[in-house]
Amino acid sequence: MSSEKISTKTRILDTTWKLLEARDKNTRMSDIAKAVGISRQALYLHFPTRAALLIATTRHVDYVKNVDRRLEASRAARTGIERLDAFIEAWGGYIPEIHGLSVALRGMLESDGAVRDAWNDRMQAVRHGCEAAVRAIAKDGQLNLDLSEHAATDFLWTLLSVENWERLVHECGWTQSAYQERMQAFAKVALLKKSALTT
Amino acid sequence: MSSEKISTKTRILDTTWKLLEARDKNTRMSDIAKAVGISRQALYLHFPTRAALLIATTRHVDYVKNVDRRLEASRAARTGIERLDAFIEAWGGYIPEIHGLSVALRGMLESDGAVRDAWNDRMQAVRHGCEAAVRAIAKDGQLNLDLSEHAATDFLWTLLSVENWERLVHECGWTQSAYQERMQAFAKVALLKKSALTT
DNA sequence: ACTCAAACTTGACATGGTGTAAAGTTGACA
DNA sequence: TGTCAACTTTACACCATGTCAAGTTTGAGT
Repeated sequence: MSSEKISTKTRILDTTWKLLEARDKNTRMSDIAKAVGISRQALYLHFPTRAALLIATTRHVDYVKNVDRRLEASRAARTGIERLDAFIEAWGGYIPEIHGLSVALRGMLESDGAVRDAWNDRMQAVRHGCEAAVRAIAKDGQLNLDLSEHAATDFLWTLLSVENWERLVHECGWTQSAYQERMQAFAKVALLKKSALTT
Repeated sequence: MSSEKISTKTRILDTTWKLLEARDKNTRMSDIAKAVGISRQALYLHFPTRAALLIATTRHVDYVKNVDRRLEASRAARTGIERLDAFIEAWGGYIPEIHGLSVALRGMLESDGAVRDAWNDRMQAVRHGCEAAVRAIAKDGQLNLDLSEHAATDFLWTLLSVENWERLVHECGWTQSAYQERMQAFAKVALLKKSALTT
């Protein structure tokens, strides 16, 4: 039953993902079709628009890579600080997987409402993770007194954006582990009250 | 002599800028032509491509708003910390002026090498400002010991990206002054060594 | 073996935005 | 009066997305 051949739909999603990650080429519908080995029109039989295909690819990657579980993993943390570290590690480690996809989607944010909704939806999931970490820190009484929980969430969320990862890792040449370590350090120094920083 | 009518070229640049800042509408070549009050083709008599027009608009805005002088103003600062504050104020205050333009250009970064070059060039100017601030801090012996000057510049530059401003101010609803104050605070806490933070 | 439907192919075409090409209009000024 | 620059009008090529319609393959059910 589950040994049946991989469905065309799945092959399309995998291929789209792969093409987007290998970012040197434009990824037009015809490119994707060629790479999958079907006609351009067959693509439209499965996905009505390019936007729909990209959104479906996002969901596909989320499913395959199990983002939600990764992000939820930080729940296990006992302290706010641990939770923050765990969240940055989980999300920061996920960014490289979706980077190509993210670039493709960002190129359509202006023009396409569906893409915008899909992307915002995913980013809200990240924001919730940030919010949970901030709340945990606040509950420990360790939040920087100059910041409301809301402002702290805003900042953490911004700090951890895909765009910032892109700039630091791709443009500035930081290694992935340098990115993670430094982001953990920056986040702590920005969000925690001074007395909590001696840890 | 200088009382002669504003040249069509200038009117095009001003109009393009205005249209891009008023971001609700698409800004096609025909939209710009209509707004200027000339034919679409006349636009091509002045600027060979849309990319060239956008790049010229960037330069035009830089000229009108005198970015370079603004960014250089921080040179007057006596201490590294003062310089950092002045730079964040200058650049942070400039971002709102070029935001619409920035969005339009970013939409073409992938596809158009000339746009990419123009944008990178402008961003390098910002990076130099960051670098100068970091160096001044280092000279005062106040740079965070965990960071090289290079890494500190990378981080400051990333922190002050247009994208981060956009997220915090537009998406999260921070006021411009909240943005500036908090960015100054975050930058200090991230870049300065602990002993320098009691200021 | 036959049939039917789903999955897919081929080829043609509409749309929308960019950019090119060519011929005509207007007005200043020499 | 002639000419030059700035502009207009009209028409068209290009390219990617998306639509349409008519055919072919395949394989599952009977």
